[in-house]
Amino acid sequence: MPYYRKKETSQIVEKGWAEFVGFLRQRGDRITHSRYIVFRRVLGQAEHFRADDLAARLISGPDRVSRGTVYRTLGLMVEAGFVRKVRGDDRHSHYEPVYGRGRHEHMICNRCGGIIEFEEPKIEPFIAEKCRELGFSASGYRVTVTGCCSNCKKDGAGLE
Amino acid sequence: MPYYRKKETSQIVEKGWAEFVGFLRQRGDRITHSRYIVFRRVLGQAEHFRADDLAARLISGPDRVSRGTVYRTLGLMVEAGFVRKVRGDDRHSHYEPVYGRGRHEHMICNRCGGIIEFEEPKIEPFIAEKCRELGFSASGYRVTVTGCCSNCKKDGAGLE
DNA sequence: ATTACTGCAAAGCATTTGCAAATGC
DNA sequence: GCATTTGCAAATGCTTTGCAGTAAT
Repeated sequence: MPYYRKKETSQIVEKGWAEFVGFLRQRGDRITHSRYIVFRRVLGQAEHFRADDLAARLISGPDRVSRGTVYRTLGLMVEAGFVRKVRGDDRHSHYEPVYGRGRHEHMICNRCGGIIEFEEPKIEPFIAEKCRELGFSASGYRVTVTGCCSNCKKDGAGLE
Repeated sequence: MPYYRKKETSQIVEKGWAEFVGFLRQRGDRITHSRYIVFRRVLGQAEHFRADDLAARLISGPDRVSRGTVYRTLGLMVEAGFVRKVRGDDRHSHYEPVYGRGRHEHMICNRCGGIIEFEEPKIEPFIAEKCRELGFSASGYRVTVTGCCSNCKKDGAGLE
């Protein structure tokens, strides 16, 4: 990854961290080194990640953070709106950073497990309208398409 | 529930069962009493249910089926397209019957946990188009809106 | 000084699995 | 009869939790 790219990412992370600090202060929670480590690492994720993977990596990193703390911090970050849970179809918790990233939806390949992101802004108005109609205050929404990606269609034979 | 209603439901279940039998035969799998019990019970569910709840109920029913079998049969039913997994945000598996029911989406209230179903057929074409564009063969899709339902807005004070 | 947080390791718990007995074909 | 299923119970493995020590305020 070119240096300038890294710099950009890093700036976003710092900005986010400042907001997270605000969130924690407001709740009377403490600003700790461990939380900083987890926060950086999470926002640095380019894509979806598994909580247990993240924990495993952080446990053996130079700035080690324990499993429990990783999970606890992840919970805080969800509450603060920096990440969201995604696709709980299997036994693991999946998350993805949402801070500083555009809205997008997901296609999940049942064959290879890959996740493709796509944008479809035209959907949003329909959802907003339905919410109005039903008196529902939406905090967010998620569109997930399941099936088989183009790569897997190439090699594998069967359907689905 | 009035009798005629029950009769209708029951007819749908029987029709579905006939299809499921076809599905199993085709795979060389067997038609068993346990599978019938689980199948009936699942299609009879009016709404979403938790796999572990269902298992617990079936274990202590008059036609008892073991936990393992419930999970295994549920898996078959997903493969056959009679049910789908829904909202895996917590630690439990949630399912809902889809056979004989119209396509619909979900709103999930973060306050009371309630699930509201709604229909929005206008979304489908956009998804189909995206799939074409990306060479993705969709087997299905899911739209989930999260937030706070009108009921909860009434009593509770806070946001979200 | 207080009080919250962390690391650790043990506990939880829904789901999966191995195996002997039962059952469908 | 033979192969698949079932029930059982134990194993799995991600996540949560209790506790004593540590760090933030």
